[in-house]
Amino acid sequence: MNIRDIAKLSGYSSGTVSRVINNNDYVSEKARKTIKKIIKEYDYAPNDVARNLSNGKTCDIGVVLPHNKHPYYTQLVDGIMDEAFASGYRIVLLPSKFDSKTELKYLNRLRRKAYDSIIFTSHGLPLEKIYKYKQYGSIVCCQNPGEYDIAAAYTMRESSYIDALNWIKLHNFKKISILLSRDTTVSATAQKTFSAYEKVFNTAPKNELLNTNVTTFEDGYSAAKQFHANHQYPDVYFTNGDDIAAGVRQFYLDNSLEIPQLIGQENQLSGQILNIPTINHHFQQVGKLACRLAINNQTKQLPVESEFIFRQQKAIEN
Amino acid sequence: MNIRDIAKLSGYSSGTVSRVINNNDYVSEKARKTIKKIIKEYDYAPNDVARNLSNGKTCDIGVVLPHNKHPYYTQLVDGIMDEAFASGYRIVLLPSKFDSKTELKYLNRLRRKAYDSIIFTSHGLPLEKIYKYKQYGSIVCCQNPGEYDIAAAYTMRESSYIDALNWIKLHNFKKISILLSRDTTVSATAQKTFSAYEKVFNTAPKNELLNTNVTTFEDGYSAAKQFHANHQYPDVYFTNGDDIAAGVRQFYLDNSLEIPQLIGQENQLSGQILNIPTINHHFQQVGKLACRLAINNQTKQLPVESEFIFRQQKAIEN
DNA sequence: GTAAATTGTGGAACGCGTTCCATGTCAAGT
DNA sequence: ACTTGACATGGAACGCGTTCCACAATTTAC
Repeated sequence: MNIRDIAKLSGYSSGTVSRVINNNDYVSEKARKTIKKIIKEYDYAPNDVARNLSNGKTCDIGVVLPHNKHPYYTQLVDGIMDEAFASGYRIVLLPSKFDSKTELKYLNRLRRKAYDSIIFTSHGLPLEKIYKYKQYGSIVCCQNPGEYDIAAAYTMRESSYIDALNWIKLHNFKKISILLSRDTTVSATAQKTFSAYEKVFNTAPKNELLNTNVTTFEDGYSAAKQFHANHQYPDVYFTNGDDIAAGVRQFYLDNSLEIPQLIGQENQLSGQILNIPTINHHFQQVGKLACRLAINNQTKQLPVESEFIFRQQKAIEN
Repeated sequence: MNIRDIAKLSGYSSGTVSRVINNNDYVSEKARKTIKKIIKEYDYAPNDVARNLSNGKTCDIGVVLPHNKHPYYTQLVDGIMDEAFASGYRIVLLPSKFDSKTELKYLNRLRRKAYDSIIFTSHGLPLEKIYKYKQYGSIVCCQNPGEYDIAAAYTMRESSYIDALNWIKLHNFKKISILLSRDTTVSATAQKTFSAYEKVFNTAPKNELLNTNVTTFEDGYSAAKQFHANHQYPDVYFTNGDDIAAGVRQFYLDNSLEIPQLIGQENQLSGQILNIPTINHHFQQVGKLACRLAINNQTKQLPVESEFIFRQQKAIEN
């Protein structure tokens, strides 16, 4: 059952049926009624794919994300979803698992008009390569694209990092451990952490107090454990998430050691419960802005400021 | 630039070009080479929408979910995403915000062939209504569809609830508070909680120790506060999530009151940190199964057993 | 050597909705 | 009475890839 069948059955042409379906002008009341009756009678529903083909757009936005387990992605997706819903767009989840080949596959799907636009919540592919696909549709990144003329909404982490590190400096902590989720060679966030550190302390972070690939509670726990095994005793941990900081804390608790100062990120529940100072990144807001850029096909860059939230860690812990 | 342009430019027909693109049989090496060269030269990429139209399927699965903020949904989506990715399907997020009209809109999109199938992670619409749309595509629910012949993957909560409540009974707790996320009139989970309660205690839960619409840390906090304001003093809280239990705990901490026994759900980080007994629902596994049902268009029902995980709450808390 | 099978290719038809252009009708305007 | 413009509708063309059928050219088989 297609639009031409309805046309025949109602005695009108497909054009008129289309006009009725889309509530266009210039259709007589009589035609409208007759056609609507037939549509109902034969339980006809227009094919969305054909419609998309004809209209040359899908109202679908592809969202590339490595996984959905981390609050960065979850919140981002939630923000994107909200905005897309409000504008009548739909979002298609494109899991990348941090694989560049997969990301390229998705860019090619944009090229093949499967999506109107694509949002990278994170990307392994170099921006140079991504940039080449701009001609095929609107592309938005959630990281600072630097010199590249690519649309982006992203968190401005540095000033909040500087705030946090200044706080550390002010309180005279000396052995500063930094737990990163990814290496500085691949992660802009890690780079920002380093540059902030250098701005505040005029020196690079100490290698022996550094750890990468730390992303979960468990990772935080093992990182702390490892430091102690290596006879390194940080007095403050600058971590990539409250959950991680909570993991670090757990190690000290389990070993009846005094809990060092912790700094988390992302204002997660764990940090709220344990009163860990944190850095709030407003990811949901970033998602919203990214989605808006995607929909309007604007090549703007919209930084969103993060903020250091101080909390007094409790002196006595369970 | 479309397939016919490539056909003309290469001196072959569109059929042959199509065969080259899809790596079909019966194409001479010469034709393959020539056509591939032209495709490359003109940077041609076949249109996915046209392809979908022609093939009569999109390889898209719509996933209806109220929001992406709760671990139930996040984990479910993650499981679905994994499975879809492995099978070459894509998932389209369909935010419902618990609104039946919106859900209906999505069912109609299934009817209009926008998706091959649709998964309801939760539904406000009565199953009767959903059932009617089965003819238009594969539909999968993540809740027990009871008598309806609808595909479903869902958690079997009752036996774990009975385990937890039996534990409560065994340890002689008397004032049992139940914090639910939604009302029994709409929520199957709430109903399961009630029926488990009745099976264990041979009586209904006490109304004055009951609270609904409790879904977050903050909600747990206020629920506990409210009980105390009403001079109700539960000695155990059976809650809908570890985060909620953590919120309850916080109220007692803040007021220097002895922390009652807590029982959480969903094995969240907060519960792990605070050693709150919990119920693990294996949502990711449910998501996987649901997605598989959707892809294979099977009308099976796959229950997944939950399990009560006991943990010794620490006596002294910070 | 001829029938049968294999390989290669063209092209129309199909999937299906939208839109533009042509044509026609009728009432308002002058 | 005649033009103009609003209203109404048909129908072809378009968006674009896939597939089936027909036909031709080779091979293989006996």
